[in-house]
Amino acid sequence: MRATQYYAPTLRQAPAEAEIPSHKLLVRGGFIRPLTSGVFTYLPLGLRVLRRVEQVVREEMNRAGALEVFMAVLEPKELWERTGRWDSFQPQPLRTEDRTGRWFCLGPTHEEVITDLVARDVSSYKQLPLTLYQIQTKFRDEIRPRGGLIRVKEFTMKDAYSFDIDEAGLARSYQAMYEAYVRIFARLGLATLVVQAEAGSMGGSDTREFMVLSDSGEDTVFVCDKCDYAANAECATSRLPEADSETEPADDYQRVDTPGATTIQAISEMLGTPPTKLLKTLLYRADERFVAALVRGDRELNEIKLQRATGADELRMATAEEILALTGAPVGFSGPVGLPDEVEIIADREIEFLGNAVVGANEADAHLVGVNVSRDFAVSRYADLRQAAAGDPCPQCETGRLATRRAIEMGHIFKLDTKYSEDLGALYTSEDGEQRPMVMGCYGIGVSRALAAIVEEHHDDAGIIWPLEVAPFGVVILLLDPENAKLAAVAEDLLTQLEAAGYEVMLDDRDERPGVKFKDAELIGYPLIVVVGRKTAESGEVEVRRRQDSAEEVVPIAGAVATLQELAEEA
RNA sequence: CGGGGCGUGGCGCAGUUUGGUUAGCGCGUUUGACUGGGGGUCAAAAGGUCGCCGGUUCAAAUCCGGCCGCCCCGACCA
Repeated sequence: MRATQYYAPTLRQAPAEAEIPSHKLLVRGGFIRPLTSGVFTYLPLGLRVLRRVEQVVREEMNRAGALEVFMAVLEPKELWERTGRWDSFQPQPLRTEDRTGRWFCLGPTHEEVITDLVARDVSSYKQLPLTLYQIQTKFRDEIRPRGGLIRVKEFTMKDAYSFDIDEAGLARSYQAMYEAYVRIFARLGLATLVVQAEAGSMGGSDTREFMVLSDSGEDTVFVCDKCDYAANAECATSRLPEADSETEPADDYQRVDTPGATTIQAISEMLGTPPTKLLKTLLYRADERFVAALVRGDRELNEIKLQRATGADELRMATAEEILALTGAPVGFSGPVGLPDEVEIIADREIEFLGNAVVGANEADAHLVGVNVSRDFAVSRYADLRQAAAGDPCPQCETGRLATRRAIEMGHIFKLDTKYSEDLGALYTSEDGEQRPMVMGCYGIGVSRALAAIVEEHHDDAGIIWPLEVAPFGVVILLLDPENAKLAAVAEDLLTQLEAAGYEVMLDDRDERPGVKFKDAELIGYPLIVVVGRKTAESGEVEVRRRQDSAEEVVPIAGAVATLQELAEEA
């Protein structure tokens, strides 16, 4: 390819709206252009990278035994009603209506379509296991797009679905996908951390996310400094403390006046009690009922965990009016002692070890001190409710401490079990003649997001540094003086030779100053740079340079291809 | 949706507080010349509904009201 015949508009300055490196560089380098919030156009360079990432994913999925299909973007409402997700999927899918008034959604995911497909065509255990995947445009009405390609409303995703006869089969399919993912991310040049996570809108278990650590990421993960424990903040936990043996139970709890002390900090200061000896009582509305969630005073409640513990579809904090009606006290003085029976008390496991605690008195401007679990109030059940915090002891090993990192979620694998196969009738006849629901797994990769993650991980002040595997062109030839016919001929010849050697090559034959060409080459991030310039005219030599580390060799023209190959292989 | 910021030639910005000539600057673009190893120089030129609608005023980029769009922080996810 020749630059004079290409469309790669580079920008000297980043658009004002871009903040993270990948967003700035992908726009500056002429890979993408914004259309509207959360929607981008891919220019020729960007499309090339996207296709190369897709190809890596495709090859590894195929190698793992998965079969590619291509499903429709339009998904009929009736299908989604069968799984109950037409109304419950969050954020609500983008919807559209045809001229007869029939509703569709623009597919945010394809469990319904694939399960319906397989339900129709697969009926015997002999046809299983089966893993199908597609690489396709997904639409999600994101509440807030952000970070260039990190979070958008329309994006390319690889989604795969496995169908097995039983749990053991699912475990094998799942493992195959896990291993495929490891290979995919390695080839893409992404160092990933596999973390425990939640399944979100899809529902499921054994959820693992493949995370790329990056300050530009929107997820927080907790990692242990001693062992391999790693978990998304939404489900990370910490080791439980030893029983509080030094605290002898008080004879009875006492009521104390705490005028105006509605916060943990205020009570702590007023009573001279550390927050770890306080007990936070948080009232929530869980569907049609109320629950009181108890966590230690120094802890934050993790609402995802509470929602999971309650099994509620909708969970929200109780309003001030509801709290007053339930407890008889304003916000800030709720406590577990003397709550109405209809309020279920769910306590974080950590507070089981708390003796002589301070709690709200369910009375304005008063707290109770010396309160003890079981003796003074009944916990209906214990669950892991607390938000992990940096510095917490690791739940998995003896001595480790947790630290937080920012991360980009690149892939997500989880077990769906039989939810969708039951709802959509994906049954098979087993060897012993029984009808059973297929056991499913689900596996996603954010293909377009991978562009952002790769750039986040592979760039410097000058621009992008594409790994050879995904580079839009592996090599750029910089013809520094295109007016010089001799040099132009050398460059043309190199172009032919390199293409014959299997490289995709860009020849920068524009009538631009050398400086412009160097800057653009570095911004765009070609992994290998061949310079045809003054040295070529003087001594018949060209420079072969590697973008990632600026390693450079000056060699006779005839040796250029071999030298370039060496540099590529060492990379 | 809550909070914050921003909208002025293609890109980045100044001007708005305190209304007042013909709306500026850098980059980019076009033409010509020079130049040809790190975004070069000189000369000339094109390119603007100052986000939109309405209001105030002799006069609005500037003041007032409404709306739209974009970005950042929070709840959602590949």
